[in-house]
Amino acid sequence: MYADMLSAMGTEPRLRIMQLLLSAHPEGLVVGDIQEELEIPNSTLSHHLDKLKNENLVQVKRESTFLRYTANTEALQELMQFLYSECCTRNKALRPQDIVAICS
Amino acid sequence: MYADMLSAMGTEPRLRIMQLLLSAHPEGLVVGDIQEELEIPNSTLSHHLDKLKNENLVQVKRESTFLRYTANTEALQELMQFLYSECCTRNKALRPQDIVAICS
DNA sequence: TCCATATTTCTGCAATTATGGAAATATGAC
DNA sequence: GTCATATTTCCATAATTGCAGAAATATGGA
Repeated sequence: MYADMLSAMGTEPRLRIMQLLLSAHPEGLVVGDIQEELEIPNSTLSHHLDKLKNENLVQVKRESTFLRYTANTEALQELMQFLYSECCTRNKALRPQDIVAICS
Repeated sequence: MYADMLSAMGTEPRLRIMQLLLSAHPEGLVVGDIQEELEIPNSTLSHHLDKLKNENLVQVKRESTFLRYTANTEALQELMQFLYSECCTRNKALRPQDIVAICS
């Protein structure tokens, strides 16, 4: 459900986590790196990561002792497509060129 | 703040309100029409509209007894640009063409 | 003024969410 | 097995959010 995905990103700490993971894409980051960067207590961070994982916005992979989180670009793509569709295609409320300038 | 905008849309009733207002854009709808369409009790709907208004996602204008709400496309545009930038420009996590197909 | 309609505000309650310390678990090195 | 490190789970608490009935306010017409 898109509302749940939006809600999951609708908090400053979690939005920052997503931004950080996107900037580290596609390698992602292990929890400790995220913690050090964002200075969020470990249990709090773990809760946020869990929420993002539940909404499928991030993916996890264990690397021995570490857990490496990556942004789930497929889910983000779907969300963007949904928003784009609502704003620009289904109901021409916004012009595509006001959002992106591709056509490279 | 983008997190607050995402949060405001991160609820099923409010996301539906936004979709409805976008589909009625640019005329918008008066509260009674929204209520009839979405079947939300008036006080509950009023709270949702208030939240959307606080995050600048909708605009209101009085028409005698009625209040007409419209989607604030400028704010939506900014939000889409932000997400686009995070996903596609700043960090090339997603390819633009996976979200939009313009170049008409 | 009085009335009808539209919408919000007041109020309270229930449910959800955010937060973080402490304990538990997982993994690998020795 | 013991230890150190990484991360989560447990637990409690505070804060926010969602919801909706009832009362209040706004507007315009008779």
